[in-house]
Amino acid sequence: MPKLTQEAIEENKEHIEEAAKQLFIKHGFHGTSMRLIAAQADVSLGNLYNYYKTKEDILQSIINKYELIINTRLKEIFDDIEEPLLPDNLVNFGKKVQSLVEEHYEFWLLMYIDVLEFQNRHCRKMFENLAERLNKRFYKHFDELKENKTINTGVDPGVAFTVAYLQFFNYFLIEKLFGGNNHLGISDSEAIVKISQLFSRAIFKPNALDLLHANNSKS
Amino acid sequence: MPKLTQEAIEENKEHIEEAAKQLFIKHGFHGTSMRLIAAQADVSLGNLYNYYKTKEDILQSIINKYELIINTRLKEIFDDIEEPLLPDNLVNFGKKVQSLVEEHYEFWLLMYIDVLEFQNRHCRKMFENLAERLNKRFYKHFDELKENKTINTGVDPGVAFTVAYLQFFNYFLIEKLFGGNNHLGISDSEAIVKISQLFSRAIFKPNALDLLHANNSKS
DNA sequence: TTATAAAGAACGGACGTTCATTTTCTAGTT
DNA sequence: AACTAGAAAATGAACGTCCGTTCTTTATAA
Repeated sequence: MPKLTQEAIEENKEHIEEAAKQLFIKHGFHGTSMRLIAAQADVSLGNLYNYYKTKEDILQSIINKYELIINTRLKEIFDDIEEPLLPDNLVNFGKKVQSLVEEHYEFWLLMYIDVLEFQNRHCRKMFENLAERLNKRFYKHFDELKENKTINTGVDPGVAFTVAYLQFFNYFLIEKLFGGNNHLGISDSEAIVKISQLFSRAIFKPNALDLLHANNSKS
Repeated sequence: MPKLTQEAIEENKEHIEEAAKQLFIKHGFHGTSMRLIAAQADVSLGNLYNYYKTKEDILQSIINKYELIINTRLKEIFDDIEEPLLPDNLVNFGKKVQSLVEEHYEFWLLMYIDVLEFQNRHCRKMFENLAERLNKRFYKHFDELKENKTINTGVDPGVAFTVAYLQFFNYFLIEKLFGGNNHLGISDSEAIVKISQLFSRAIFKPNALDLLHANNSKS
């Protein structure tokens, strides 16, 4: 047999990893056997080892690729919004986080596997210096808010946005994975609005908020 | 050997479960073997089956007991604070959540096991109707705030407190389990203050907040 | 023809659980 | 006070299965 093209190899790996992912999130890492992965991927047991050195290599590869997907999605979301702290944009951001969590909830299950079985070795970089990184991404918007004096004294927009960001993720993860169905006692879309409202009130001075609302109802 | 007293049985189980818990949270459920549990608990392999029908029974028992501990601690915290939305009390509440998470982070690891292997079957009741239950617990305080008109229009104190509650938990879980060391870019105690500040601003009308601060600096 | 991919048998060991055996301690009898 | 019978607890070897990985063999296609 001639050497497979890099593309073909990548395709085959994709196929194997999709099968492995489904099993990992259902039975955990140690609860999933190489035989099961081989069967689910319709590949022989031995052949798995032509693509991966060990079982952990498979998990590693899945997480690496998934991280890329998530980070790309996040970047898209951020690029779409640009000024995330404005009340309406916060609502929009919440909706986008909802889609992200619902489409890719499997990633967070993988992260829980990582937390449990590897002390989050593979995923921990997603949380390191989170506020700083968000600050860097949005420094223009945040600096503008600070100069405008539209935000409350003592409020760091970077910290505030990071908190809001985590709040949305946490809300939808609880809804999707932890079985809290409408745990705030209101629908998801109402929850987004309420949470956004809380953060808007927390961040903006009352008169600035009134102004924003006036502008909004005009348009 | 004569029959052990119920108390002695309970003590032995406690001992076994402590060992099993340490292993489960380190290697996951399937990553932990009965032999390892036996060794860690200094008990023979066979004897484990005098106390538990299966390995899953051990996990079940651990989670059941831990749930009781957490709920008791939460009740204590709530009884200690009574009016959790007042700014100073919110800071206090945050500190207590910090202690709770740091002392019992193992429980949340067990919950992730439950999420992964049992769709959170054992723990999901902790999130069901969360806001409603907190509302019931604090209806007096919340109703008073509503009547006083000290809170912003459109803010439901029950929802606001539930969001703050989850925010604190989430913050410390990220710090403890997900490897975000000071992920907000500030120390834990600063984070508590900042988050509390955000929620205070979100909930209370500005003049009410000024009044609360004035009262506070007087005392 | 030949390098390589795919296959699955084979290996050594570990798994959850069972079971025959031994140890332990109380209660009743000397 | 010493002894003993017996029930329950504790033990670890044994069972059958499955594990991750390796290795030999076969199939494939330029």
